[in-house]
Amino acid sequence: MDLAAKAGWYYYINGDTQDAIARKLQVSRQAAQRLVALAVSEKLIKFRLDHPIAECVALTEALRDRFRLDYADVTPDDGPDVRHGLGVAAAAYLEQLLASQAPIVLGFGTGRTLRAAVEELTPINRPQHRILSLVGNMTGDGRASPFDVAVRLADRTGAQCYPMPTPVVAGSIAEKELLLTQRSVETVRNLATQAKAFVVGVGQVCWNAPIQADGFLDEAEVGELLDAGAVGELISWPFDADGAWIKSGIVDRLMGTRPQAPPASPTIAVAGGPDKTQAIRAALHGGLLTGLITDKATAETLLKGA
Amino acid sequence: MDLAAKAGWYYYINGDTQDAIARKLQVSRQAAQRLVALAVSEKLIKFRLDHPIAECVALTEALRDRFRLDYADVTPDDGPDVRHGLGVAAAAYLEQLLASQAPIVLGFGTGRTLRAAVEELTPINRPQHRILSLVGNMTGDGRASPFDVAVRLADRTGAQCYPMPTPVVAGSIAEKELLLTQRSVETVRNLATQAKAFVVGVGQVCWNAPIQADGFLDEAEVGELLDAGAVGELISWPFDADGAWIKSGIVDRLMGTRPQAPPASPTIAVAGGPDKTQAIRAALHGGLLTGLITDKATAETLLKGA
DNA sequence: TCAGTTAAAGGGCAAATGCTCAATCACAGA
DNA sequence: TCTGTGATTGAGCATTTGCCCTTTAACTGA
Repeated sequence: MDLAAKAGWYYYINGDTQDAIARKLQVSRQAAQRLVALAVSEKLIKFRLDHPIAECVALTEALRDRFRLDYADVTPDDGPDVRHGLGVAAAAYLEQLLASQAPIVLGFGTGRTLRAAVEELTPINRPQHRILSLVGNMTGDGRASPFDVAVRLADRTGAQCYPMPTPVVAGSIAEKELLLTQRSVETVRNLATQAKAFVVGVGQVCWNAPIQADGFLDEAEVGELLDAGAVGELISWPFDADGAWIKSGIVDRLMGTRPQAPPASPTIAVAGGPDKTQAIRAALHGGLLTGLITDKATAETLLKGA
Repeated sequence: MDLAAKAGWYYYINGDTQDAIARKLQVSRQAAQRLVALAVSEKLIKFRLDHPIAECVALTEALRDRFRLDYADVTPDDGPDVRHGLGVAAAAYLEQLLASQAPIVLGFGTGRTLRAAVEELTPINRPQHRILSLVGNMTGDGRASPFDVAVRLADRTGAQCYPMPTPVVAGSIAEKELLLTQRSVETVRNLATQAKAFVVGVGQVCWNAPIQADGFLDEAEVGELLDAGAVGELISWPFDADGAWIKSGIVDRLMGTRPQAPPASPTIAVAGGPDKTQAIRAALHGGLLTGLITDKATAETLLKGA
């Protein structure tokens, strides 16, 4: 034990190689290796990371484990504006994706958080990529959504943009059928199957949720979803507290393609804040996501309740 | 920097390979390696050994007995970089001092070893404490010493800092008198009498000793001290081989207050290495110290020769 | 705009490390 | 004394890590 402590000191504090330690301690190289390992496993030597990020990394790891995610990131939430912090983190992730020289297809949801992420992007020229809207970007009355992400992102990167120039939800099944015959709608829905990744928000479904306030759904429609047990939505597709897709008249009129569960392509959600916690938890439970970028407080709540 | 902290966390605390870290952080394997190295070199990640090593404990006891010390610590250090090991041990001691909730006054010397100790310190917020420079922290030509410890320590702890904004040694007695009338100099000298502890280095006095190389003394001054029998210095005050203060023209121009012998407050020296052994031995003989943090090799030499 | 300079990224390789496994050793019980 | 049991050791090998060096990107000043 004494030897192990010494070996630990030499290795971690003095910076010796295990070979050098073996010589100093007059043991074989392998024995030195075992001693160093022992010092660590017996906690004779302690590692400390003195950095505010340490806690976030721990949460990141916990999220990844608990919800079997491929990618996770937790932002330290200092400051009142959660969305800004998330935006920066999401922008960093997006930059990774966009850095690819080979042409890729990326699908995007909508929302304020994603919009913030795009605003944080450092300008980069990537005309080879294709950016898709996964959600209709018109409100019911024909206005373009101010939170459409694909157009803005394509604008900033010079990428080719494939918006979905329809409402989120068609007025009727007949209207949906009609819209589906449009060349542009067909194209974007086809391209979605080739997407390298989907970057989406998570919306809560409740009275006066953004999806209603922004005019994508009216009061009756929100009521219908709530009656069916919806707690959240992913690129407009509503799900219940277990993350199972809701069956309802509305979903038959949704213009986007439904995400697969489990996802066929990496599906990264950018979402945080107390209002969204329940929806995020449900989406995670349902295995609808492969990645999550969230803030520290939300991560803690997700892990506590789960 | 954030990334480096994350990498350090994953590598040392989570035990991931650099490959796994690269995947999690979405960077190349080499980049992950650099990040881990950076986390270590920037001291984001710290190592602490929590185990008394028998051999060193014996030396510690022997030192304490032989030189009537209140505190002693011996590091197992054996490599070329004695300073780093001493720094870790000294940092552990400092953390203990700083942990005090009650406001305390701490006096500090200068030097590379102490500086290393401060760099090893875990950030801790202690605005209630007061940190003093016991030595002028300007070189002769008005530059700030890069090895000033008080400022850096106060910076890391949020403590109130009282530097001594003068050269180590005034150009003349008249200049010293003038400087002593400065409010800041007066304050720091007064506070020194209330110090809970002094943490100091031990400097050797010889040709090209740090005290000369760093521009605190010129060649003529070093010569004068050597002629007077100086072998070492404690917060700039030179002493001979028996640890008795040197009388010389220079000492009348020193800006710091002379340490009392025996010390009125706990006076802990952090020093080691073959070059300094003679100076340390002299300081111990003269009873100038109440504590010593040194390395194994130095401790052995001190005990053998004494 | 473009050449010159500097920093960063990645390929590749040698050194360091971790791990498996067969050989050896210590020891208890017949 | 012999033998079985289990722990310990070090050889050998696969993986991981550190580092050099070339390539690439970014930036600066004319």
